[in-house]
Amino acid sequence: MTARTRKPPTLEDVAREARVSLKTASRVLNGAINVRQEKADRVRAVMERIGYRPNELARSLMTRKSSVIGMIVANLANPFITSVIHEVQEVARSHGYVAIVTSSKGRPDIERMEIETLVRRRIDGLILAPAESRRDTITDALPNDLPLVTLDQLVRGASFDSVTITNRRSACDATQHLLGHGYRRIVAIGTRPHLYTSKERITGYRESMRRASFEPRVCCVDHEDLLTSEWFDKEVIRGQSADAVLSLNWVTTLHFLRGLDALGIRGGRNIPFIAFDDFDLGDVLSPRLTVVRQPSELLGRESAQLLFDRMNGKRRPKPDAVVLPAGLIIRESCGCKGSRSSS
Amino acid sequence: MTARTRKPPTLEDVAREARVSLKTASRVLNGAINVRQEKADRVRAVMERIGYRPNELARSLMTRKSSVIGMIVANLANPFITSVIHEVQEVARSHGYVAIVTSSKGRPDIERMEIETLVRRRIDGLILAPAESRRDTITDALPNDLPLVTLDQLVRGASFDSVTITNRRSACDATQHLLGHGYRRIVAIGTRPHLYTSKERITGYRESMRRASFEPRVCCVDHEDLLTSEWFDKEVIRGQSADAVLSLNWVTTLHFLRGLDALGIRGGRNIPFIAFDDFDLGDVLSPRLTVVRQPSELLGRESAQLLFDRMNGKRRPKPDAVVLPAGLIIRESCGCKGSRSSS
DNA sequence: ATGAAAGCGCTAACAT
DNA sequence: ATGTTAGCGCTTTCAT
Repeated sequence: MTARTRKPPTLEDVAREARVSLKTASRVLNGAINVRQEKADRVRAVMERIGYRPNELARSLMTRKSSVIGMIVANLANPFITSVIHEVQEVARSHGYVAIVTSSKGRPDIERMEIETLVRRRIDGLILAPAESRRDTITDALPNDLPLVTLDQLVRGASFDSVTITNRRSACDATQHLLGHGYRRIVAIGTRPHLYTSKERITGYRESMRRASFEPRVCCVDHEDLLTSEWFDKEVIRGQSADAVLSLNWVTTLHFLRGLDALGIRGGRNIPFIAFDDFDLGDVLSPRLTVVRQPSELLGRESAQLLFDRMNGKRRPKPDAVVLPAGLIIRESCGCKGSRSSS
Repeated sequence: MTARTRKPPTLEDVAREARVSLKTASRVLNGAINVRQEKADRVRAVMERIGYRPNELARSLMTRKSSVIGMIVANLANPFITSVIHEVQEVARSHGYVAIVTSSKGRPDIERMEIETLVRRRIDGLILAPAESRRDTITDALPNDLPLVTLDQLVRGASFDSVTITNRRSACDATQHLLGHGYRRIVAIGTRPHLYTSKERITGYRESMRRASFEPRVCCVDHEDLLTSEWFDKEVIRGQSADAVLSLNWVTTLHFLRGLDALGIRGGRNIPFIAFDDFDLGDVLSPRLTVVRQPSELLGRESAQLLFDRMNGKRRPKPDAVVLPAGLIIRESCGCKGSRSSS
């Protein structure tokens, strides 16, 4: 065993060294005003000298407030989510909180376990990007008084705050844009069609197609592993004779572009193409990706702010359902003429 | 205030309801064997019924073990780091731990504050991707007995474990590969040249150039904001008449490709090009990116494993310095003929 | 196998 | 302005 040299100093050690009572030391620690300057200085000097670090665990136990929020996401690899996390952490830090971020891998069973460990650690609030759109899988695992904000996926009939984007509307806009280019056999591709976001985006797509009197063509798989180049070739390209594609999420786009590439097809060039979610190099890809860009920073800030408001009782009892706009970033892959100089 | 309806049940509540002593309930909770089956079942039934959740905070206070590790990274947006985090969390979870991951933004002052908050929360170990390569900024803020593993940046003269990659060697290989294509005015570009990783990579690059009797050309800036297209044009392209480029890190590559694009130049096509760190679409980009790929999953697993070994006293007292190989993924941007079918 | 008492390091409530 | 006494929810002696 690594012998921890000695126990770290406690507030009692500080008090003894500074010849004040424990409570006075505590007051100094918490910046209380009613302490004589002289004693306060003495206490602070001792703290500095012996390297005192307050034990946040002990404090939390007493105050019933851990100063920790939890955040559960589906997939850490998605840069969209990374950006959300970053903003959440900024807000958390500004409130003196830290965030424990874990991943559910999109699986409700893992999500449940993650919730359990977070609850045991007595988090003060939770930001959850649900693995499913079902309410009971979440509420069952949660103390009913834990402030909760859901993100991305909307959980219907839920009694907690949510932050989502204009899924339907943005899918509508994207489809319309492709229709405007004259494409008619536009195929929507994606994963996990039963998810709220998928359903909404598909609905938006369908609306646009119907309005234009074209037949909607939706190709979805249950798991991303099924997004092989063979599948794209057979189901999308040939099966639907696609003349344009709308990709409903990040992971689909990733596999789609790789799959096409393996087939010797250039996404966006040979097949016009709009995707939900941007990529780090989406603006440099050839052709540049036209995407529906989720306002990830805003999503992070809004959801965290909502959570802290709720934790501080600053909101109406009624849950808030914030919907943020996701805008179409028109570049080239949709068929628009880009401004790329040479090639 | 949101009135938390009622205090969550404690082990004492469980014990009372199950008509056993507090200690017996505790034994059941911790899976001790010396409890009569009948009582154990009763206790478990009560726990289930009243929705008891052990308070990890209280347990931690007593056991002096928080079951939390900290992880501080420079930049959450870098997909390489995301992948490391994911693996660290997997290892942590397998040990019954959670990880609190925070970002230093590459700034030592923020790093220091983050260390402080983590120490106050009594983390049992820390995985740190240092913002700088200086030892004292780290050790000053840290209890000297806290198990620590550094990642990515090596801190010289340090007495803790580290996990790094073959920076010098990989830079050497990458440069050699470009030289093999016949380029001689190869320019190494990057940020923060004083960092360990930068220095090592630059050294590797210089070695290769010298060995081939070509003049090394290094263009670095102190902050990524200075990586403008004007800078690339003036300093790299024209200033050095570069006929090939070696990008020393992810953020540089990102700005480089965008900058070139703004100049109407295709990275990899017009300017042959190898980069440290891969991109999500690096294999689909035209031309496909030739990269030095850091074994991020392995880095995550190794560093976490090292940390837990250290925490459990399973290592020799001497600090370990693990060096993992980063391999060259040869695609097209270096000038190699790709296998892309059409274009 | 079981329980009573002490205590982890801090803050809350009530003194003074 | 300062100190005293409890006690947060658990685990750890040390009895029995």
